[in-house]
Amino acid sequence: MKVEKISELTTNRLSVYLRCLNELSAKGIKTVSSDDLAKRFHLNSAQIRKDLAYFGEFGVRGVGYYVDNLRQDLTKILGLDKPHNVGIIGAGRMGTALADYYEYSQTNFSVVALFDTDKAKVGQKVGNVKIHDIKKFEELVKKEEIDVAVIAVPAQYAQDILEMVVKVGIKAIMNFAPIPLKAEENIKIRTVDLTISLESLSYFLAQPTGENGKIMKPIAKNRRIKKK
Amino acid sequence: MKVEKISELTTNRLSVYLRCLNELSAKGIKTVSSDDLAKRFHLNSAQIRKDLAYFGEFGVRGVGYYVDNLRQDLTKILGLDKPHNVGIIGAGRMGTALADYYEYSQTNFSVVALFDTDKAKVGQKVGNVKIHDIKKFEELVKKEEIDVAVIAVPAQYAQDILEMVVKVGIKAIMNFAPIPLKAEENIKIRTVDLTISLESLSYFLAQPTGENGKIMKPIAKNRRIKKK
DNA sequence: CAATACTGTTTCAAGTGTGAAACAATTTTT
DNA sequence: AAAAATTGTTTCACACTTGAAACAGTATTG
Repeated sequence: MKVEKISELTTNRLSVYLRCLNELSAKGIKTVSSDDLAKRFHLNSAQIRKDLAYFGEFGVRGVGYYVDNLRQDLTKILGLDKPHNVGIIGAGRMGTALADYYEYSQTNFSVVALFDTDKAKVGQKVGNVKIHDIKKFEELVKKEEIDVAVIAVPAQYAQDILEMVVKVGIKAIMNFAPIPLKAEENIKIRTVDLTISLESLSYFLAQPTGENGKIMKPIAKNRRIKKK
Repeated sequence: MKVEKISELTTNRLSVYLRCLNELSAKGIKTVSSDDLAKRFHLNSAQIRKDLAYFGEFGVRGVGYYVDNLRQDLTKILGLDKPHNVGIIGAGRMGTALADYYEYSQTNFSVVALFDTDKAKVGQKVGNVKIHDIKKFEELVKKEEIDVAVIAVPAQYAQDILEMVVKVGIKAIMNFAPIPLKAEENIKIRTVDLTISLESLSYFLAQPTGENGKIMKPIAKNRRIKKK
């Protein structure tokens, strides 16, 4: 087993493997080889073995992996055996949508509070989740044991909110504001930028494509700015 | 100017640059150098110039870039000068949240239709967007000139939906189902997997961290499965 | 005209990720 | 006991991205 740094790509794949195993388990399949797993879900068997090897020896040579055992192992590695409490900052469209979405997806993540500055929103509820004044953030983080923050505020406030969140001791943050945020090294930020995603699709549509479907080349040269 | 393939990372950055320029423009700033831009938004000036160079010469040596000109150029490169019509498949929590979110974000993407199989939902509206029977997908794609599809259905249906979408001629797809989808090369799929994002945060929280904040090493070895 | 500023472009080194291949070790099957 | 299956592990080649450095070319400034 290696003891080096684990790439985020590796842990992302663990997430995928876990889901595949859950599916297999639901089908009543007890054991699976890396080859089998790779073929079923369009993965790479060597990569599966390599990824798992970072964390220990989970398989049985000559047999493969016991589905339920590996599920448990991955669940533990990913920290999904313990519940997490999520606070969402920004009770706008994005924030409330996320609250709604996560509340009803059966995971070990519970949305326990929404926060906003808008007095009109404070006190209201989204599903079972109450909207609090952002001033009470620290208080509620402690009371509700929030360990994950979701930032869903307009871009211009996002960095300030991040700093507030970090100051209170939160280490894991999901950012939906369309702006890259900066924090110390021991803070983990995942930014999901729906605007970039859409714009990248737009770019794709705007480009001329060749027979093979590949984007061929950008627009013409000699587009010079005239002197004013 | 180069005429090679453009990496998605490059076009993602173009998206970011455009936003930065919009901000500068709003502040009334007329010109900006790559260095200036890099410092303001924590980017890399060499990278900015390199990225732009793929598409032409937009700057003025000795001066920098004219903010509004470059905005227009990037807008055009990204295909954001033309409107796009979006159809969202799956009127569940995710689908309706996205419809709501995109409807009120001022972009050139308009959500023109939602689709679902649930008869109870068909005919209802989310904001100004009507929910249609999925059987009418092809018809509406033509009528409403939908060129971007958003897949927001449960994982097990996602691949089938994708194939239906592709068959109708849609080339740009955003996938929110937590499963990687496969399509031909000339189809562009962007998957946004909120589950993986959260689970990656969970992994981070579960790991022991050293003084430097770096994740130190995985769990212990010698976790062998006993023979049954 | 000279100095300055800044882009456009190339080159290089470093780091990272991927996929294939190979093979010893171990277990099951025959 | 031999054959087959499959993991755990290493190694290698390839591709991609980044960031730095260097420098010619072009515009502005003094």
